[in-house]
Amino acid sequence: MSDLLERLRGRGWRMTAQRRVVAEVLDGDHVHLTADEVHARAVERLPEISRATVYNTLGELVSLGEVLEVSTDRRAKRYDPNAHRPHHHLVCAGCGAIRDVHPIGNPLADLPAAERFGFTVSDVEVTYRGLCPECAAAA
Amino acid sequence: MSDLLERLRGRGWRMTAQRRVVAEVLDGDHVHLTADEVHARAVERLPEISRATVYNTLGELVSLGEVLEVSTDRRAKRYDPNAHRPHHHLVCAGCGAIRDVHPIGNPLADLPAAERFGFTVSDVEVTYRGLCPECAAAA
DNA sequence: GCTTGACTTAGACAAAGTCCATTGTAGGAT
DNA sequence: ATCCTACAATGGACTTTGTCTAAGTCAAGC
Repeated sequence: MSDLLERLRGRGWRMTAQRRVVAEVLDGDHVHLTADEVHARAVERLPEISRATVYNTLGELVSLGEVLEVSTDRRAKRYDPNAHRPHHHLVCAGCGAIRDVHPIGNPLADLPAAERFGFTVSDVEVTYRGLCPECAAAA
Repeated sequence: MSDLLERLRGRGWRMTAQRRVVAEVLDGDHVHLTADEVHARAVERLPEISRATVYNTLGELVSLGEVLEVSTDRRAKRYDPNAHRPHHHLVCAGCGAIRDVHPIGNPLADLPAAERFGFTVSDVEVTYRGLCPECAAAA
């Protein structure tokens, strides 16, 4: 995590208390917080931080490639700090829990030229859906 | 399309002018309209139709499995009438154009048990991203 | 320890979607 | 053909998520 802060400083990022708190909140594995959740946790450490700053900072982290934007449902975007290891997502239809997953193979190679409509295809995003053990037991 | 209306009537759907217009607007291939676009086109045929009715009707069509909800960007949901042939989507990062595509293989089989975290995985959604010919030429 | 331009703030604003009380009507019953 | 009634439509208020702006604040270089 301090790696991240160092890297950002090296790129000319001005280090402020607000930015540090947002970066710290996003630390960890299988972390997929919404902007408002990030804000709520940031407020615990820095009560006067504003929503706009959280949105701005998240946007910057995404632009810098340090955080990924994920939208698994049609609600709020989620922010995934695991940006340096490519992965996809597995989402529980019941409770919304999200896990990072690593399928085998390369889905990009599975799209035949005839199905590309002349597009330059550069990226693919895979979302698996199902029920987590808890929600499956409750159903 | 009249197939669709027949099928819905058979399931006890009360047929109204509003529902008919919404279903008609959604007819075709590679159709991926937002709720507001559906509303705009419905208004051309039935000026007094309300936004709430369009939302309600789209929601019902989705519940009945006749239409798919697609969220390729973080903007509005899009509605895809091509619900009976499984497919994925190819989206232009420039202009937002969407095409239905059919990759080879079955991505569901590509998720090892060890990567399922005990989930019952039932569905997978694949979104390819790139540039359409027009946007690639403009870039 | 100044200065300055980048950063933060609060609140207004916007887009997408939901909710609800009221009004209207499709389709079966008579 | 007309009547009834449960289901559907309406419009407007409300919510959620996110963006924008003008004014104030502060990190970092000198």
